[in-house]
Parts: sequence; C-alpha cells; structure tokens
Amino acid sequence: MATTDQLLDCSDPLVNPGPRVDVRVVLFTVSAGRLLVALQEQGTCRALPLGSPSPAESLDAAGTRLLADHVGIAERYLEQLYSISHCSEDQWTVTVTYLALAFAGDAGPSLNTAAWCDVGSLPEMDSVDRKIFDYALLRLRAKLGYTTIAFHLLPPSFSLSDLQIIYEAVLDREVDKRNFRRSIHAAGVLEGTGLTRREGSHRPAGLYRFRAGHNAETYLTPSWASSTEEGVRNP
Amino acid sequence: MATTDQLLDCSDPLVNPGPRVDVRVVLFTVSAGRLLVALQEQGTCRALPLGSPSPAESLDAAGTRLLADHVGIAERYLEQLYSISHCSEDQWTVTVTYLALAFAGDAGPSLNTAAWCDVGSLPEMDSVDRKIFDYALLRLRAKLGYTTIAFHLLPPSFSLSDLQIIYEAVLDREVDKRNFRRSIHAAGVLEGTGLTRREGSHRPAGLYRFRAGHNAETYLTPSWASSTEEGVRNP
DNA sequence: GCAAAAGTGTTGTGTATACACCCATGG
DNA sequence: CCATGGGTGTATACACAACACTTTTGC
Repeated sequence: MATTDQLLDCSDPLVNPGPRVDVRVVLFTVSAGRLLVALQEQGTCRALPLGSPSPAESLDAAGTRLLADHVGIAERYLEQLYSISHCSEDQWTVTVTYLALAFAGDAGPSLNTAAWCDVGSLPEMDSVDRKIFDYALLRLRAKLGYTTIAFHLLPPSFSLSDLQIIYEAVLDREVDKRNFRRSIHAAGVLEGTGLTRREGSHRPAGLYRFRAGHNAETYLTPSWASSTEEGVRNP
Repeated sequence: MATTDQLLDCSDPLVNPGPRVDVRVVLFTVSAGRLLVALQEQGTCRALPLGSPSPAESLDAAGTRLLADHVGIAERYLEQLYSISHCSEDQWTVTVTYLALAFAGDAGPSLNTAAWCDVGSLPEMDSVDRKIFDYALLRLRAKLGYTTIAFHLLPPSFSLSDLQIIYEAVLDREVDKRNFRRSIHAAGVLEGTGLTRREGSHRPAGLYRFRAGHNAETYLTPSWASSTEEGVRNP
C-alpha cells in the first residue's frame, strides 16, 4: 500500500520491528500568579521534556528521573496521563505522558535544559506535544475541583490567599474568597501553624500547612500504586 | 550489578535494546445479574486478552482490533486505563491497558479464544494481569457514579429495571429504585420508545433508548480524542 | 487616617437520601 | 384473587453560590 522506496515507512515491520518508547512530562508551576509550563528548546519549536525508560525502573520512576536529570526539579507530584502511538520522522513511537507539579519561588525555580513558558502565551510546539499539553491542562483544571493537588504548587507553609492565587492561576478565573476558604476548611486537610506572615501595610496572614495523614490526597482517580490496597472514597 | 550469565537479564540493554509493547483489555459484561470478565486460558493460569499494536494504528484501534479478532466481540465501549513497565520471563514489556464493555444476551455472548469468568469467583491469574483487573474494576465502579457508561452493557432498547440490574451487578450492592429512576430521568439521556415488554405475570415494563446526541457520554475524564475540542462539563 | 489585604456569616437554591404504597398483568 | 415485578412522591439533610462589611497593619 505504501511505497517503501523513496522514504522510510515507519509502518513497515521490516524497517521497525517494535516501537520506540518514550516518556514525556508536562510540568506545571505557578509563579507570581501565572501558570507556567516547562518546555525545552528544539530547533524552531519547543518540546516537552522527554526521556527513555529503562527496563529496571517503573514508568513512574522514569518520569521522576526525567525531571531530576533534565529539568533539575524535585517534583512534588507526578501522575500518568495517557499513552499514544505516533510516527514522527519515520520513527514509530509509543509515548507515555505524565502530569507533574512543582513549587516555584517568587523568581521561579531554575531549570537545566528547559525554560518556563506562560501558559497564556505559548510558543509554537510540535503538534503531538501540543495535544499532550492541552490534555494535561484539561486534567489539571478538572482535578483541582475534587482533589488536593493544588498544594503541590506551594511551599510547606502558606497563607490561604497564596492557595487561592494558585486556584485562580490554574483555572484562569476569579474565585469567591469566602466560599473558597469555607470549602478549604471543610475539607479538613489544613492545620494552622501558629505563625503569621507580615509583608505589607495590612493585616498579617495566618500560615497553614498540610495535616499529616492527609498527604494521601483524596483522589477520585486513585493512583495505580494505591489501587490494589484501598478503594475509592466518596467524601 | 546483575549476573548476566546464568539467565537472561531483561535489564541488560545489550539483551533488550527496547521494550516489547503489548495491549491488554479488561472486557466486562453483565449476564443474568452477574458481572463477568473475559479471560483466556494460559497454562495453569488465566490471562487477559492481549495483542501487539502495529505502527499504522492508534493504541485505541489496537484494542478494538484485539477484541474483534481474539474475542469475537464488537465492543461498545473502550477506554484506556494505564500503562506499566514490567519484566516477565526475561522480557521487558510495556503494557497499555484498556477497559472495555460489551452487551451480553441472557446466555452471554460467545467468545473465540476467551471465556467469561464471574468476577465474584475469579480463577488464578498472572499477578500483573490481576493488578490490571483490580484497577479496571475500581475504575468501572467509580465511573458508574458520574458517567453513562452503564448503557454500553445493555441492548439498544431496555427497561429501567434492566439498567438498575447493571448498576447493582457492577457495584455489588442494592440501589434504591425510586432514587435510581429519578436520577436517571434527571440526567435526561433516555427517551421512551412507545413500546413495552411483557414477560411474566406482572405489569409490563416500559422500554427506553438513548437520546440521540447524548451518545456523547458526559465523562468527567474526557477521552483523549475529545480533549482538544471540548472542555469539561460540570453538570 | 488611609490604603491594602485578611478575615468572617447568612440566605437561597439545588441535589442526594431515606422511605412505603398502588398498578397492571398472568396464572 | 394472588403473586410478581413496574411504577410513583415527599420530607430532610447537605453542598454550593451569591453577596458586603469589619479587622489589622504600615506608612
């Protein structure tokens, strides 16, 4: 059906006996109220950080290693999203995609081989990577509503306003302060440190941390690792 | 670190330059009020139906083809679950797993190379396949609560009691008839065929079908294919 | 005293749950 | 007339959205 002479045909089993497998990570952070994603330079386009898994490690471990090596980030959260099969440059590839979250200081964390890009004004990207990114953002926004992953975008101690800024940056819309604080308190995952933070000519903000034992996030979509031990909770 | 002499070491890149990729499907059906899963004979254990993807097709297409070829089922629903990396028999393998649903008649649909097993009394299974199965069942049960996938376990025309039996079989618990019917009607995805079905010494059951235009299920976890077109709905 | 962010309550509206009886039919 | 499954309504509790003002501080 396809002509194998003029260019390599990645659907020809003689040319490609098995697919290449790679792992790509969509790493988000929030800095100064803006949602950012880590992208690597790749010619004219930008691309998602990617790597190859090795036989001795799980795919999750490959994602973690990828972030540590290429991005220089100790990620706070890593979740597998989806796997796709595609042909790029006559190379049959199966790509396993991940969503990752990291805390960024005010200046943003430094990256090794990647750079932070504002999600509101993305550069040109490879079309496959662009679809992966769109899906990752869709999942991240949906999960904010029924999980506690937002905390992974914050330092260990934070104010409720800090947390609200995370929600507003990811969702790209304002949220009501009173309803927001009520729902956070009702979730029961925070405990006050006795401390406050004074940083301007206004009332100091109370600081909070996670409650120990609630670091196990209440995900409706449980992780693979936890699926055999505990069931789904209906909170 | 590992001794490569006495047995093949699947973590040695010289032995295995890249992983094998396979696709495994957890196919459920409900027959006579029992939740069943399709398993293949494999020596002493049973195993999930599996196949290899080809470069020209998507992974989803590979799953569909796998069901059509090996199982003889035209599945009604197929959803990717998770991908894992594992070593079995010194073969490094990346497995992409799928959840599938099919309608079974009263006798259950016939299978080519697989057999239906009652989920309540499963035979011995390969440990990797067992974990995949556990995860699939966990996801299926969770998704019943906020999606319409249950309809894929029914023929085109069905009674509300038929539908309730599906829910009870999958969830393995009774549900309240009035609340169930109210929530189904409120979802607005059904329309009555004018028909009824008489099949015993009792009042005949009204028959329903999907409303056209609502075959696009309201998934909180949107499929990969739809992620770039439409956002997440909050019903 | 004023600017600036922190913090706090009430009300309505919709949604989920618990619960018991009459209806139509076949035998 | 009776056994069987089909079909219906109401009261209550809880979750969520809309909405405005007082408090504490730095300058």
